[in-house]
Amino acid sequence: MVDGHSLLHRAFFALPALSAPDGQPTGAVYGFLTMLLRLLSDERPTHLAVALDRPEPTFRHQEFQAYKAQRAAMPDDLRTQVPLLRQVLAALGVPVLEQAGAEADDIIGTAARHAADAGFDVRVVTGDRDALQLIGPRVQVLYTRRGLSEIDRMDEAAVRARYGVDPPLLVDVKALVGDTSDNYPGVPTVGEKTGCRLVAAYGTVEDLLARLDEVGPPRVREALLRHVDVVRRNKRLATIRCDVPLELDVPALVRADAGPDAEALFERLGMRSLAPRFGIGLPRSEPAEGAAEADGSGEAAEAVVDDVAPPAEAEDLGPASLRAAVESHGGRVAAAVDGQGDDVDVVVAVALLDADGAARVPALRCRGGAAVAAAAVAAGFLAHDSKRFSRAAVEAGQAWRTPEGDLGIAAYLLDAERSAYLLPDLCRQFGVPVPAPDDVAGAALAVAALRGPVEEALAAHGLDGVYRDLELPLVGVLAAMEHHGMLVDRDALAVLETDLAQRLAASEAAIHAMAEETFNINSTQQLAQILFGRLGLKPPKRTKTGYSTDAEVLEQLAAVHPLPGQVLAHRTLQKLQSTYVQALPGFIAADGRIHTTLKQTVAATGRLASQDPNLQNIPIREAVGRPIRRVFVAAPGWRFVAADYSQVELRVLAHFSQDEGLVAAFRDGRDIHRATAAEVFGVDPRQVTSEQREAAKAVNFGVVYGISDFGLARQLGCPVADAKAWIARYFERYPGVRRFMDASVAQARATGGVRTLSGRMRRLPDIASRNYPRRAFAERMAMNTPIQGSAADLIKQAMLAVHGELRRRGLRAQLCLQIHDELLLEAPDAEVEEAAALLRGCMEAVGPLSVPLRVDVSAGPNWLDLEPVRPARTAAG
DNA sequence: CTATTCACG
DNA sequence: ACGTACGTGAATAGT
Repeated sequence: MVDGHSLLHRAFFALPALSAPDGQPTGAVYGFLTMLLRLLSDERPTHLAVALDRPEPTFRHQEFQAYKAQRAAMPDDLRTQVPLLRQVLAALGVPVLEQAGAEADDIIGTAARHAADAGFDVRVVTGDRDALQLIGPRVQVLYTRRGLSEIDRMDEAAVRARYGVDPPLLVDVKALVGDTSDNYPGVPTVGEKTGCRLVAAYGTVEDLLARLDEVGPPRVREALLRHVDVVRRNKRLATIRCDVPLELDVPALVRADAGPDAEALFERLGMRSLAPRFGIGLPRSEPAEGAAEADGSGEAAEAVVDDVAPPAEAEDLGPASLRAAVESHGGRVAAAVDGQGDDVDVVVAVALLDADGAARVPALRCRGGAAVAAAAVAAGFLAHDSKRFSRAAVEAGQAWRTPEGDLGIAAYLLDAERSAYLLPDLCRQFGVPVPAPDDVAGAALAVAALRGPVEEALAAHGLDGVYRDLELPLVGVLAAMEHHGMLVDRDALAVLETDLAQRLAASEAAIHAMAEETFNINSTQQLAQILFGRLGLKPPKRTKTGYSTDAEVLEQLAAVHPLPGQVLAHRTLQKLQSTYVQALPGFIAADGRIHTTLKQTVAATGRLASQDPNLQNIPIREAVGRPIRRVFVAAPGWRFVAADYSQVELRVLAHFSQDEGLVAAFRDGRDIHRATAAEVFGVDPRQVTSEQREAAKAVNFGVVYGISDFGLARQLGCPVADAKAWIARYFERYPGVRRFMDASVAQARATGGVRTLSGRMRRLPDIASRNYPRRAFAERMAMNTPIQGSAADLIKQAMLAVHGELRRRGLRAQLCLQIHDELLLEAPDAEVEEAAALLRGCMEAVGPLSVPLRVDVSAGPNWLDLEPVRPARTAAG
């Protein structure tokens, strides 16, 4: 039993504005259908129905005006998709239940009861929490969260665990608490916790009201007394009716054959890839065939995809045989690799591809590790994690080659916030047979089968450009950077370790002496006990689990006692020792170098991430940590060349906002923080004090983050009122910036997400949340992501240019690291000057942006001691 | 496994 | 009245 309107609504806000070729918005329908496919595959229902609301008013409208207003507030682009959904369901032969005067909720309640009484196991699928009241021995609710991406399976035990009451009593909880998303308030002072506690103790609200005099605390009792009518009304509104007069024949709720017009309809809607997954126009040779045959039930037209495909027949080959097979075939492969951790050398499988991308030759299982991977890359390849193959090819000395596709990257571009993009999940997402675990050959076939639907989805979302022109070419560059690595001076690390160990011992002794007790300084709990118990200091703030002892707290306490300041110093040393000095030696490879992993699908904004170890957070800001940079050294006869963008995010902001003042400041090459200070504090730029410049700098950062007066005040340690006034003044002086911020939030609301310069997209489903903190967070992301993400686009573009130009000129210089707005390169002494000019040229040339980009370049023998490299004078001056 | 803390841009 | 700057990775303690 699927709540059609609930899922359609969720899908609308989860998917950015997708539309058919003729412009008809289709995102909600598309999302609904992929959800339906997932349900058919995961649940394999014998019977199925989708319940829909009718436009006619229901008893809830007659009872409550606000309810009506809420229901009417449906965005136009969603409203037009309701008839479309009806049309698609009819074409697919999916039974629809609807009735004038009844909401989908009530129809589902009634139908679920009928079905359960008739002995069926019922699953109610909805994003509406009210449905939890329907749960019983034979009824479970599959509750969708985070748009449609997650499903909570709720049964009686789950409800009791979560709410502490039986499912039928949830209406009583809601009667007390109200529902702000459905626009009716509850009893003041009674929130979810109190509501659940009262119902658990007294039962229904009728029982509760009958024993009102026993209820405590008095505040709650009095509030209940004053709002008896509200409680009674809410219960009527929240109760799902299970007795709607409904002509219902549960055994008849089975999917009929798809109608003759189904194929044309999917074509018209630009959803061709979905048609075969519903068994429409399915040619006998499609990949889904294997699944249908394995099923053995003769239901080839069913939309059901096997969870586990049978292992493909695979033949073991070595690299030479693979090369021969690829050559005789015309030379393109889909490749999958399986191995433990980062060991590429275990099993590789490839499927040979036809010109149209179909896997025609069953997967070949190939042994020979890196050599096989390199052979696959040479052939032209498509993979789930293509960097593993690129890296093998680089290590084999092969030229840089861009993969034809990378499914992990594609899935990331489609939804950048997922925690992982595992192949089996992608198979389920796109309705492709899921290979069995350890079936590498099956994985290669799955990779081949996924290409079509994935590329179609990318194109539908306007992501094909960033995929093809930015992310895929970058794979080879990252592989080369990882392979090159950074040379580390072990002896220098050992010296640092000894030095830090001494200083740590001294600070530990001092702290224990001050506390007159030995304790684990690294334990926040034990430290809190010392500070707020033994020493009797006043705790300034709390964490979820106890008293906070973070740096802000310790700085405050340092004014009244010497111990907190010593703990701060201890923490600094401890951090440097454990995270860097002691950890780095374990990452040094046989070549004496550290090879970080650069992750392309982690940061939701499009930035790269560095892992194992993280080389993007090596200390630089504080003097104590800085010497750690000196252990990263250029090889003898080589030097590091570093280039970083000056104020790239504010330049991106100037470009997007077209704010006159901001654009002019950058075109004139002004000190941007000084210029902002002059504007905000109303003084001559030459009169700006260093304090004013620091405050303006914080304002500029704040603007990029999606500013709040509270956040700015906390950063500056100033009154919130001051921060508020400066922000107001900033937006007065830079009106274009405010217009851009408003437009970004509006775009998120209208389309469900925001985009960067390259077209990269970030979905922001919470932009429509009724929960203020969630919505506010989404609004700040809507402001920040286009800026941070576009800066990431620009430096990725620069990396392609730099790497390509180095290779084109036959230089030996090599990129080794990217730190968000900075590129680090290692170059032979003789190439340093050319490399410096090349870096500056490539990095300044990306765009186009309506303000100039400025790059500072420096060079030196290690990562700390870098001297500026002056820009070469050009003919133009 | 989660929470807290702190290193970076 | 609420809760509040954006994006990460890693170490440690404690469950």
